[in-house]
Amino acid sequence: MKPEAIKVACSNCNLRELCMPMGLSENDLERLDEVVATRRKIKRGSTLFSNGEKFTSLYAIRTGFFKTCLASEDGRDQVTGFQMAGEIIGLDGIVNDQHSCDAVALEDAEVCVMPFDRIEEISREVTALQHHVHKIMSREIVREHGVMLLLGSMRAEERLAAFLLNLVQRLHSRGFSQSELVLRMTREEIGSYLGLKLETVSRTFSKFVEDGIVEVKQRHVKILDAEALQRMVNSQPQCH
Amino acid sequence: MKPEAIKVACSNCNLRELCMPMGLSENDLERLDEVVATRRKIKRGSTLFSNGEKFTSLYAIRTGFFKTCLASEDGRDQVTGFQMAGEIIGLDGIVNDQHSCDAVALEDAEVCVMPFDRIEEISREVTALQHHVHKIMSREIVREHGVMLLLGSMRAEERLAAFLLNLVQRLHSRGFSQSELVLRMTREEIGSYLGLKLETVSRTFSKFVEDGIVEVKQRHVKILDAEALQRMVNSQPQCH
DNA sequence: GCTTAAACTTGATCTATGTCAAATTTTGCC
DNA sequence: GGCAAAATTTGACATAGATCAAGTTTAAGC
Repeated sequence: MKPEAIKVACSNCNLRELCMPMGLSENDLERLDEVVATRRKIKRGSTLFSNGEKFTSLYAIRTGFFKTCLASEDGRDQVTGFQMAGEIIGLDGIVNDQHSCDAVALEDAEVCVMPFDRIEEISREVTALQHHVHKIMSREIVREHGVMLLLGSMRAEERLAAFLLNLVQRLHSRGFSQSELVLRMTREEIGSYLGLKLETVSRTFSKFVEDGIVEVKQRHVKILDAEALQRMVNSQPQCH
Repeated sequence: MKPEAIKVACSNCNLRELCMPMGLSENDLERLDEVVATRRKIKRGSTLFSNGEKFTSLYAIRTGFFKTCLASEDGRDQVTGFQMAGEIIGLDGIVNDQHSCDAVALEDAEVCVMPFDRIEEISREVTALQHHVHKIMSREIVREHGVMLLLGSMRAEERLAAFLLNLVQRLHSRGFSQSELVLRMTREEIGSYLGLKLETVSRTFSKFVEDGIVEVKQRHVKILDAEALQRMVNSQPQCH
């Protein structure tokens, strides 16, 4: 493990508005730069951190794409989320001072390493950072509520529709297309996240294609009828 | 709405070790007392806060039992958690300054109202409180990961087993029995939380009774064979 | 203490999704 | 650039849990 130690500044990072609080004074911005200790590159397929590992830092994703997953003692495995540039991972580790899931890079990635004690120290001084950290954690809690709703009460088509809409929306807010995306994960990983088997994911994609809702070429997906997807997510399961 | 304003102190509250950080100096303890503004009583069936409501405070449960639930635009409804004495609710509201779920009292309850701006203010001064708040939020994130695993990959029996074990464990750490509990929620609410229909919950209880694993008299549950439950949760779904 | 609604249980049946299997395509690696 | 492994698709079939429907028990309100 040789983390590539490159000292860099948030203050002129183009992802700043995704990771960091906005509207800071010159002075606060300088303090903020101290939050990031180094950067670290992670090769596709390797882990940024894994279950049981000592927690030291949060990570802001600069480039690349991650999944976080939980492996229970028996072979079961659950993908708990997919994370992209500008998102923060590692929050699970705070509670017990050790990580409780694995973060795996789905493509070559680079993260900013933010030692947590430093985050705590600076957020005692910079109120905006303090509040920002709270918001990030709350956002994760709310996101997970949404996943619980999805897993607890939606049918396969609705789950996949919700998944696709969520992905494009996040990509769009990062300047990518509103209708085209490249999946960085396998059908099996999608299935794990959505509580479905990979065959069901595949079949549901096929169904969407038949219905003219999306075009799928392997990992490349083009959304033809976003409204149809939206209707699926919103609409009640057919009444009796 | 007439919140019963009774000024009280955490420093001599018997739930302190559940809600609050431990090992504080005399001085810090005094500061901590300022976190709680008032107490508020909530009648069974009414809400502590609800979706869309402005977020102002976190709440520490003193007595009683809550559920938090999410209602999507269509009629779908998902219970996202059950909370008991010593637990903190309201974290969902921080991100958007408004609550994104409903907190409903399942029995008459009393909570300590902790205005969030005051929490932030004091945690800038009392490091232990700052860290404690971070831990509470991280704990909620990790808990939800567990629920995702449950909803995404467990079968009905495993879900109910996990649910019962989790409940008794939390009750036990509050001084209640390790093997007996009174459910404060309906089969339907359990089902919603576990992603099952109420009939399935009922049938699964019946199965447990047949197998001599638990005794069930309505809401009263006595666990006869905790190990059997534990085995269910751990053991892989039967191999092919 | 009645009365009525809500909660719960149980049975019969249906169905969405899982399971198993095989063929096909894609991709990473030597 | 070819080959083996991984990923994907599709079909046939199985099943856990949903749905529908009574009937019963419990509890809340007057």
